Amino acid sequence: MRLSTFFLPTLKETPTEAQIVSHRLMLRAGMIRQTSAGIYAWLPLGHRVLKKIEQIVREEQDAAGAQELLMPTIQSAELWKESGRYDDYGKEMLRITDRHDREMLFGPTNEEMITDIFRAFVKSYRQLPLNLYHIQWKFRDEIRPRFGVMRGREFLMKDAYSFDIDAASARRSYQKMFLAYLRTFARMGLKAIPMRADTGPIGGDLSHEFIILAETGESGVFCHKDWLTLDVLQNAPGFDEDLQPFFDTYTSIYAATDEKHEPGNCPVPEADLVSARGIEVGHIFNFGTKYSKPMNAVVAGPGGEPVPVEMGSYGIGVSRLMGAIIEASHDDNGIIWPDAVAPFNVGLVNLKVGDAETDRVCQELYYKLRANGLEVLYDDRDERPGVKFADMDLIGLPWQLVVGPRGLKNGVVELKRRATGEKQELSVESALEKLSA
RNA sequence: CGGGGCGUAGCGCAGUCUGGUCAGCGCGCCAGUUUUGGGUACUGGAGGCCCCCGGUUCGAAUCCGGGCGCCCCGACCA
Repeated sequence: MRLSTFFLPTLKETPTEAQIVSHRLMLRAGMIRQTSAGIYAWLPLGHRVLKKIEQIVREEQDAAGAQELLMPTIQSAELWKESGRYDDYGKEMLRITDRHDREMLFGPTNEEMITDIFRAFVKSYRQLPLNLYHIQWKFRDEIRPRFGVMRGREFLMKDAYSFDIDAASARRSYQKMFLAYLRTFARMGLKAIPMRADTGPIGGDLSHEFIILAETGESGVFCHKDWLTLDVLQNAPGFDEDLQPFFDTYTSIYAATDEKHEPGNCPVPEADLVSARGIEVGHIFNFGTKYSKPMNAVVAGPGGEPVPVEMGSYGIGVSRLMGAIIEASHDDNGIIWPDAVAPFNVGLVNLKVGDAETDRVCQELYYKLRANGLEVLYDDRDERPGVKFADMDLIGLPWQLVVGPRGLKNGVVELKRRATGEKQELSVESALEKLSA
């Protein structure tokens, strides 16, 4: 993509409404545009990152054996009356009526709908276990949306739902998602700590929140200091192996949100306890038959008897993750994208547009890098070098490849790693080689 | 939902108390000159229902009434 034609409205100054760093940087980097409280349009740069995050989530869900489908955002109130949540959900649920005065709602989550789909088609324990997920926009009419996309009213969420014949099988489904979540966040360069959490209005008895430690987080959290240095995937098993030992290991190291933490009754000595703030990027629940019973999601068991299925639900805040990643990875100059979610791999900077040799080398690099499978943002604008460097740092692409007449005179271009600031001068060939490795 | 703040050009703001001389500044944008390896300098230019509605007044961005929107703190919440 050529920056001269790419829609990238970067800002020098920060809009006043943005208080936390991820929100400020997303606005300044031209990634989002607020349209009303807690509702955002995703501009091309932000959209690219959103798609990257979504794709990683999808790949790990698929790897764990979940199957993707897509449910509608507008739901009928009837299913919610059946489960009893139509009244429970309160004002956070956006309710609407259609032209025939039918009660509808913009879905805040999909337990009811997936249960309805399940019960329509699944009749035997032999069709279990089953895990279905989708990645879809949700709406929750938050009392107070804030922090940009971190607590939006409309947000993109991956929600998966598992169905099992009994509690033991449900536990295994839960453990698969537990592992998938650790893998997902690790791929994005994040350390997400699974913490015992309240199940909240959704109900159930087994629940973990996946928390990124960050000062701007909304939740107070407590964990053993070992978490700070732990590599969660060090001894990770495959999805088909016995997950119990792995699960036991990582749930035995203390970590809890403040709702679950009891200061007087904490197994961790005070010296080893870290008190921090965190951003919840995922939440997994096992809630047994909370929905299957009232909604009559029943299958035939091995003896032919009707068995209400054991269910779990598993959420990842896809749009929130973007904010969380920026909170975890930025500096004074801007965003530092982890490679896996960067909107482009390389920013190619032409320091002197119009200089024949510089243009030629840039052109060559632009084509060859892309031919090698890299996504390249080529800054071919007629701007001063300072502007280009500042914008490049702001949008945070992992690599900057800087080409100018001064270097070319000595046969070199400059390759800069955004994360470390480390720069090296290389020949065009070795720069290509290094980036394509 | 309690408390606080804000709404003037794309962004950041001044002006409001004390009504007229008030449509302003910086950045950005357009044209030109200049400069050329970390947001260059200069000249010229475009761009505004001063959030909306009503009132007071000879006269309202400014005063009064009523709305709407946005942000922050708290409580609440995946």
